[in-house]
Amino acid sequence: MMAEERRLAVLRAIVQDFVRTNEPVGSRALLERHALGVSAATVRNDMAALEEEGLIGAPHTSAGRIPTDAGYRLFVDRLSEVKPLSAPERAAIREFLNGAVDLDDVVDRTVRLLASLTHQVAVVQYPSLSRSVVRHVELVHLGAHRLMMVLILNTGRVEQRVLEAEQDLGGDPGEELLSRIRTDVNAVAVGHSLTEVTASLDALPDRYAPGERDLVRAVGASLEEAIIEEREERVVLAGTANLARAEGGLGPGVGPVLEALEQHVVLLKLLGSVGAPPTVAVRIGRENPYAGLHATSMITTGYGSGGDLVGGMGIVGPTRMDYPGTMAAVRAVAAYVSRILSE
Amino acid sequence: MMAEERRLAVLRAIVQDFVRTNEPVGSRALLERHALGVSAATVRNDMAALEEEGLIGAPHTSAGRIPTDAGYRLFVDRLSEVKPLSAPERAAIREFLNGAVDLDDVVDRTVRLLASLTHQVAVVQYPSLSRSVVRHVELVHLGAHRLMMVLILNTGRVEQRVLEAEQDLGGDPGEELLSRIRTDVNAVAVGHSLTEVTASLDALPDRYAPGERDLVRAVGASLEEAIIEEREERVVLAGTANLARAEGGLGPGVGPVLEALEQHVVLLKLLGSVGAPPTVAVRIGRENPYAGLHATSMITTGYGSGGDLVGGMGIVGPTRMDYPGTMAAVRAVAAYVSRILSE
DNA sequence: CTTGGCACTCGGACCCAACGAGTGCCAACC
DNA sequence: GGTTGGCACTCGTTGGGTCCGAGTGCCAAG
Repeated sequence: MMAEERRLAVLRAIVQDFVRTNEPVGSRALLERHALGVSAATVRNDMAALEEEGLIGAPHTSAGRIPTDAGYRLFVDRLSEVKPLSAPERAAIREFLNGAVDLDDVVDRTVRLLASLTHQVAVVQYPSLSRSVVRHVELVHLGAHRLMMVLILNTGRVEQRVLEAEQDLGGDPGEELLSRIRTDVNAVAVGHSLTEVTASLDALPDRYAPGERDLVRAVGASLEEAIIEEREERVVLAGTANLARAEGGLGPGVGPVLEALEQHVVLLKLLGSVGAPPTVAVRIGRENPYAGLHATSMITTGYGSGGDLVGGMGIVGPTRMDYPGTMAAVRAVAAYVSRILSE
Repeated sequence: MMAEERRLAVLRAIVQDFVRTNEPVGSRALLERHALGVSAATVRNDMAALEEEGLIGAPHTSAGRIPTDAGYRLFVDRLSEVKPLSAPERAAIREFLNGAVDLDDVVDRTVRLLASLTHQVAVVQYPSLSRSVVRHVELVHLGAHRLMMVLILNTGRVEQRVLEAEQDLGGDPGEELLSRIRTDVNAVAVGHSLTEVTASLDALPDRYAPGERDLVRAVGASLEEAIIEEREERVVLAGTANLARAEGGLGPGVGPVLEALEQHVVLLKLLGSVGAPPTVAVRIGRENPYAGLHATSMITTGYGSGGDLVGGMGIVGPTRMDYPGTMAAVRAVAAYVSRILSE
């Protein structure tokens, strides 16, 4: 075995042992659990070299070594092969997710499933508006001068807005006007993403009588409002109690992590740039752009409906985690959710 | 001053000091901060009596005393007067909540506000379906054999269900049928709570032609489904990071508490029996029916729209908390939210 | 019933020594 | 050059021992 090669085998062994035991691993302990065919002294030399390269470190002089962020990074990139989930596991995932009755339920089940499969904090983004496609726009006459716009998307998500109108919408003339607007707006919007719709909506009022234009504009405006309201991008969490278990592994304690997890805007940003499964993104420790998460790693991926990505999901856990297993779980769950949403 | 009276004054002083300092309070330290007009020895006698009654305890022999659950209970019931919030505080609450644009935003702002006012974990229940009143039912024709029922409630909440139909709903005959069902269902349901609606719906299919009854029944069934689906009762949390601060105060650590907070069913149950503000309910330590929350106290109240209660809100924190201040904050927030929802 | 006094308890801080896991280095070996 | 056994060294952990002080409980006197 080449020396270089063995050094990496040592790193792999250190990562695996440390993840299992949560204790710094020394040269002797390592040899007991991994048959490397060399002596402890050789392993020590390799360790010194790995430390030189910044891949492992020692909490103090006479302790074993633990991987650094860079060490985990190398492990993830080159030393681990994904272990596919077992058939029963896959079956359990499918069965659990198939039980969902609506979109809320899908999201809810997904996040709980992820948390319990990985024993980490799970994060799932609601299907994002701006990437969704309009299925139907409904106008509901609520009172003399009020109407509600209901926006139905291909993900099953529903958004509503209440509008005030100048004119009285009661009676046949009102119904007739609403009906015309409804028809026109749907003609323009259905089948298009919300971002595409914006332009087409601007031309719409011209087709109406001057007295009616304000109402048409209001409907269009509220539709556009639904687009830019990124506030509506919601995330759901589960498994925060798993952080308590990991306590020791998180340097400054759970406080900063819990704080970061409450910043949904932050999470959305981190989930914003994801690829479709089987691609999963891994952010390790300080690679993470947010200080509160510097002691944690994130594993994220996207999910979609049809060919389009509509949201992200992933997990947050201590840097000391089972990367291959967790990556496989995240990937599998995202794949099944995508399949369900495509139906 | 009567002896009995003074004993309670001592208890009050112990609670206040312990809440402030998080350290067991001894007879000397207590006299330094509270002018009781008696000597340390007398205070010691009182403390012995209070301990006899189970109102305070000592972590170990030569330490000061800390209140027991029963001690806090007595404090809350008889020894504390609510301190109303300051005018600026009230103004800040109002201003912050008035900025909300829709129901989701109201709930979101409420829970964050509660968390930051009290420095505890805030819990807000979404306006509950079964207590809400139907404002409108809309049937939307989605495809040849599919339609969507949209249910709009007086709280602004919207529920939707997708239905499959036997007959082809396209074209004029389909539209006409949908229109008749829509009219009838609204006539029966609007203005009534969902629980009241159930009975009236059962009689509805008889008015229709045999071939149409299945569809009417399906619409009715999906409405009723929305009623019994208590799964849909959602709660929102904020401020879980505050638990990390309280760390020491929570005996077994934050783990069990985080776990309990993830059991939304549990939280819903605890929020289920609340009174309208200014009534606030306080559950202290082991008074709490769920073991995971035995080291915490909950302060809860209800909020409503018009005269009706539609949901609960409150906070969860360590038993060692500022009860008067927190109760005042919960009360004030619930009152403002109720006012906003009534508009 | 209150008060000052006093003996007593007990946890926390501090120090010290022994232990042992683990390292780094070196000289010898293949 | 890479590998190995040996060995001195480092340093955190553990356990014992002492000291200190906060705080108590009790008692006899006011």
